[in-house]
Amino acid sequence: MTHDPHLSRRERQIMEAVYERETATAAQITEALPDAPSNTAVRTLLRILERKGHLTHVRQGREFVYKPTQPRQRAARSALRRLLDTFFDGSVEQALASYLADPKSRLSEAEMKRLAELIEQARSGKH
Amino acid sequence: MTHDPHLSRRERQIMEAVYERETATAAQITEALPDAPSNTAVRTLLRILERKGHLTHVRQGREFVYKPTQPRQRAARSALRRLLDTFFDGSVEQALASYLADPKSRLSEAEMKRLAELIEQARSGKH
DNA sequence: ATATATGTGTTAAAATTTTGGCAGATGAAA
DNA sequence: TTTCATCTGCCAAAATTTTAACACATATAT
Repeated sequence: MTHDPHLSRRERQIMEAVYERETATAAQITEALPDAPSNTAVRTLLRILERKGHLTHVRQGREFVYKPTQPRQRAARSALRRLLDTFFDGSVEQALASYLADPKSRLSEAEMKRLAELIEQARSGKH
Repeated sequence: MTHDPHLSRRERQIMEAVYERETATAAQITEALPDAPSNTAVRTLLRILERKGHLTHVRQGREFVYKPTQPRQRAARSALRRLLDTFFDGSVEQALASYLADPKSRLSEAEMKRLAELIEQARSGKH
């Protein structure tokens, strides 16, 4: 998915969980995963991800609090770019169209307005 | 990937390749993957993905042409939704903002205009 | 201080994934 | 036809991933 193509299933799953909460302990991840293995297993994965350079930790009391080494925004951007490439020929336009057309989206008028504003800002920034 | 959380690394990689080209033979995928294993290995994966229900094939001459069972659009939407959840608190707004702010994006005025139009259309559709 | 509950690192077994060899099939070319 | 290159399906070895038991460490509360 999402970022690093060579992560294993569990590794990716855990990275995603970490990104969702910015920061995480083994216990939190174990709790977050719907199909979590033992807490020990999760800790092993965290250590592996750290060894591979995807996470760092800080000790807090006796717990390790992990966080991604790659800033969330950068990971987000490259994940988005990759998704656009895979499914939308690299086009935001296509992606946005698909999103807006999806009945599940149901954006409020206020949200749409903000989207419009975002784009206006970007346009004016161009000149 | 994107869609099904229980795909293995290779499986996902192959599914993505198939989605990118809508349809694919073993040879095409082998060619598309930067780190492809043997053609035989790819075919095995394709067969596994078919058994798991992610792909179907049609015979063409003596080749098998595979295509996803889940329509591209649906896969795209759920992948997008998942990415939004992971990195943008489920918010398109945040995602779009991040995308527009990314120097790598460099949208042309024409593209921006089309984006704006998309949103206007969606807004008017609301009423 | 000491007991206790809860951490961590090490290690190795179990499970899954990944790989390709080989036999037989199939279409194309001579 | 017959040959030949290339395809599929089967299978099992190799590699990786996933899991957790166990030993030791550390904070907290009594």
